[in-house]
Amino acid sequence: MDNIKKKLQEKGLKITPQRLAILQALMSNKSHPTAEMIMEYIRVNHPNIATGTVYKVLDTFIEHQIIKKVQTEKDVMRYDAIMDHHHHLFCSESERIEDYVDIELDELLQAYFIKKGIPDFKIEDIRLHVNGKFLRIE
Amino acid sequence: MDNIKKKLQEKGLKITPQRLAILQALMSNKSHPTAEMIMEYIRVNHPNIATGTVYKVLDTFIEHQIIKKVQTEKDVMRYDAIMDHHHHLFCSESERIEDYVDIELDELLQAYFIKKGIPDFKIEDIRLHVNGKFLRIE
DNA sequence: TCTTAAAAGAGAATAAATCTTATTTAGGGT
DNA sequence: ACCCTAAATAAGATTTATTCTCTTTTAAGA
Repeated sequence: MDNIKKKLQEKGLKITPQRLAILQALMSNKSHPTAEMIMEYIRVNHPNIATGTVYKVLDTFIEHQIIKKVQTEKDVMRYDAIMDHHHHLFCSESERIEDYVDIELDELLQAYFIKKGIPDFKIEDIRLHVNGKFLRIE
Repeated sequence: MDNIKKKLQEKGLKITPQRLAILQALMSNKSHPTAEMIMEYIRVNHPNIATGTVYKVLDTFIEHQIIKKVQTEKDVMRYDAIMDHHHHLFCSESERIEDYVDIELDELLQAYFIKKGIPDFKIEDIRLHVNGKFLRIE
C-alpha cells in the first residue's frame, strides 16, 4: 500500500482514498478489469464512490503512465496495471486476457526489425496479440 | 462488383443493395473505417440507409468472416475487409492504422512458437500491433 | 491552521451500438 | 414471370459505456 502511495507521489499526484482504492484494485487483479469491475470491487470498502470519479481517475493514471488500456474488439475498455513490456493472450471463447512476458521473443523481434525495418514507419513499440485457447481453467 | 456479389453468394447471404454498398465501401477504403465513415460514404448513393442496418450488416459480415474488427483503444469500432493474415501499424499521434504484411516475420514467429510454445495455451493466431509514427503523409 | 487548486460527488448529457416492431424484398419454388 | 416466405431493412426508441458540468469537498503546501 505504501508502494502504491509512492507511485502516485512520484507522478506528482495527490493521494486520495479513491485513487488508492482504484490503483490497489487494479494491482491486485490480473484479469485486466473493466471500470465496472473495479467499481464493484472497491464499493465494498468505498460504497459512495462516483462512477465519473472512477473513469476520471483511470484517465489520470493513463495520462501519467501508471496504467494502460488494453486493446480489444469489445466496446468495454479494459485496464492493465502492469507497465513492464509484455504481450497479451486472448481467449477466443471468453473475455479472458492474460499477460505474456517473453524477453527472448522481444529480442528476436527487435533484431528482426532492426535488420529489416518497416518502410516509412518509425517503430516505437511492438505488442503481440496472441489469440487462442487456455488449456487450464483460471 | 461481381467479385463482391460472389463473396456474398459463397457465404449463402442474400444480395441486397445495402450489403453491396457496405462491402464495396469497405473494400475500397484501406483506412479501416468506422461504421460512421462507412455510412457517410454510402449515403451519397444510398441516402436512406438506416444506421441499424449498417451495424447489422457489419455484424453479419463478421459472423461470416468476410470482414474483421480491428482492436483499438478507442470506443469506436473499426472494420477491416482484408482477411489475409496481416498485422497492423498504429500511429501514436493520430487514428491512422495501416496493414502490415510480412510472411518472413510470420514464418519466424511460427518457428519460434512451435519450438517454444506457451504453457497451457493453444495458439490460434498471432497479430502484431506495431505502434509508432508514419514518416510519410498518406 | 488556513488557503486554494485539485479532486470527488451527483446526475445530466453524449455517442456508439443494439433492440423492437412494422414493412419491404430477395430469391427459391411453382 | 409470379407467388410465397423467410430474411433483410427502416425507423426510431433504448441501452450501455463513458464524458461532461457544476457544486462541494479535500489534500497538502504556506
